[in-house]
Amino acid sequence: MNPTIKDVANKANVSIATVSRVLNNLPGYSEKTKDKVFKAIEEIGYQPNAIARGLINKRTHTIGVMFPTVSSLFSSEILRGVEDYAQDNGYSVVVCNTDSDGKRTLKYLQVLREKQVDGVIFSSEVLKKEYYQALKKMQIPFVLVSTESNYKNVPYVKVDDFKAAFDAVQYLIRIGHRKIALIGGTKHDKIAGVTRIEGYKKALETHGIPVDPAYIAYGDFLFERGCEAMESLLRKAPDMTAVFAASDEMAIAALSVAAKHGIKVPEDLSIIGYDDLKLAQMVVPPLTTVRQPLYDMGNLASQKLIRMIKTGEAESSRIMAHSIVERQTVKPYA
Amino acid sequence: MNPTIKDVANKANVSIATVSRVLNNLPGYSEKTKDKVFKAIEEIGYQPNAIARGLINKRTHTIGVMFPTVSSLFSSEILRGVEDYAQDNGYSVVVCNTDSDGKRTLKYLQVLREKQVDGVIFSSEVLKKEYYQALKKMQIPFVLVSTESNYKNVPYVKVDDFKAAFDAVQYLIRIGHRKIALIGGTKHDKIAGVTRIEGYKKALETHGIPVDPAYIAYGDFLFERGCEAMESLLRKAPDMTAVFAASDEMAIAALSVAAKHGIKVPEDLSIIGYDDLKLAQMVVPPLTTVRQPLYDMGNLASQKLIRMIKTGEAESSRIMAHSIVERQTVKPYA
DNA sequence: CTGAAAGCGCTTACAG
DNA sequence: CTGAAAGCGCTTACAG
Repeated sequence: MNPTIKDVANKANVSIATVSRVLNNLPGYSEKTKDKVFKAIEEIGYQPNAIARGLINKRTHTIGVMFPTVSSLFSSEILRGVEDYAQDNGYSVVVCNTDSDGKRTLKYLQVLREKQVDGVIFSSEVLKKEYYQALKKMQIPFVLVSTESNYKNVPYVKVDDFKAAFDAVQYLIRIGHRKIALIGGTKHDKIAGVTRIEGYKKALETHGIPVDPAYIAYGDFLFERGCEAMESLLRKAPDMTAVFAASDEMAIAALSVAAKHGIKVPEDLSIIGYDDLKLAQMVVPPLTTVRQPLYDMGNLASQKLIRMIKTGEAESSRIMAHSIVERQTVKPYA
Repeated sequence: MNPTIKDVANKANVSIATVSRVLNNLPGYSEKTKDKVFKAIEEIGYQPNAIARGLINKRTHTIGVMFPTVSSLFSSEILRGVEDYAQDNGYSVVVCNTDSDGKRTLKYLQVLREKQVDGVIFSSEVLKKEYYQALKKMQIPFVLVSTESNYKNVPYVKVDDFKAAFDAVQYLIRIGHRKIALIGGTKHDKIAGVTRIEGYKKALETHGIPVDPAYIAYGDFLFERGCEAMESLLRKAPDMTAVFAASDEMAIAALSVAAKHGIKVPEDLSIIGYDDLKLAQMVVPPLTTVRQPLYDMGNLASQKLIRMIKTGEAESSRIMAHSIVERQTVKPYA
């Protein structure tokens, strides 16, 4: 059995109340008492029991973080940001892999509630009404990262997806491309899917280029479907000179499919991605892409959440700056 | 305030003891009582408080998982395996990013202890004596994954690094390569570092090929240093026909550097990696590599840990099977 | 079948 | 400056 506060009280010949006071740095004891207590703690190797504390304080100092897939480079970068800030501020983080499954998400929310987490971060997915309601019932703060919602007082931290996609495509246009294809994300995804598609369309329109469905294919942000999308593009729009992929994984898929077909990037075809995963720098040629500051987004979300936990006050949302990282998969079209 | 067991007891007109019994599926109440209780629970939306339960049961149903870097593709694949099994068996997992830092690791161990986790999984690093002692003091089970130790009763789940490296190199030899270079991991790393280096050497020796230091360079398993190692190899051993990299990231670094120098893979140079990250299939050309079943390793570690928690009995270690996944970066040398 | 009571390891008024 | 006592939300003998 681990020693308890009682053991140190006995050892130090004081009451447990006094031990508790020195433990929590509250006022009300002499230097001498304090020393006695610390010595006793030292001697018996006492560690406070956070569970007992949590029961009384109604604070567990742990937060939950929900991802559709923790194992993606995308999620894990955010997770790292979340974890770093949390850890530095005395919070633990429990990870939840939802597999984008409603049942699993709800079940997780229940577990988090039972375990009395102090707050939750919800990442990369639409905050469905049931989720919102479950979260509301928990009566704890929550923040969204890499997604957003229309609910009041639910802060989110993300990039401006529309603008970022717009900028990527405009960048291609400005260096001479006009036959620009799109590998979009899921059409059902209101946040990362349609928004980026709209950004693409708007950029074309703004520059007087007609939107042609033949130049558009859809994936699900992941590699596999990205390959399929690229294959279909090659069939439907063989004369394209550039492609904007709504995720780095799909851009890399495009790169891979292009190579298979003997198409040289960027000589024959320019490719720009979206995310700036670590991956982007590793491929050949290094991928030009729209950068989202994933680590910082996670970090800030964590910061906002913890602030809300501590102050009980609402936090504002934050649109993070995106940027285009020029590497070697895009070249001007002459 | 969330409703408590007291509220449901009042609502149902029974004692809290009875409520507790039906909640925990213990014997000792009539069907009628059970119905009353469930109705009350339903009506007031009661959820048990796991913290209060934990205090009394000395079980929190949460485990801690420690990684040097949670955000690597490597760690996150293991994490996924751990999380999946844990979640399916009613356990939550708190992630700890140690940055390979002793202080941080020890601090985390203390936090985990205070939070009364039921067990911990320690991944991908040498289990230093201080760590072992801290873990021992916690008096909870722990298991190692992707690493090992000589301590008794500390089960580990990993691949046979020596054999896997040996097999990779022997594979190259069997298809005609003799000038085989190595990009090894950190020399200080007894587990993934020197073991794989030894496997490389042994394979050469076994086939009567002298080990030449000019064909060996070291990285730290990551991309950056992998690039540097490859550059130095290109200088020191320009006539090499194949390279074995002790991690996929370093293999991909080699791929990247080779491309920069106009060296064709696999025509001019064969490259084989180690890990089989998702990444390996995405690069061009797709990477031939030694597969470690990362997800399964995490899953099994989780399983063993939870079994130890439940039964209190020791578990055995497990060497997982590795395999060579042939893709397109290796070709026979004629 | 059911309830009163003790207790898990703490914190926090309250009293002195 | 210090301690006795109540209480956080549960579970579990014990008694009936």
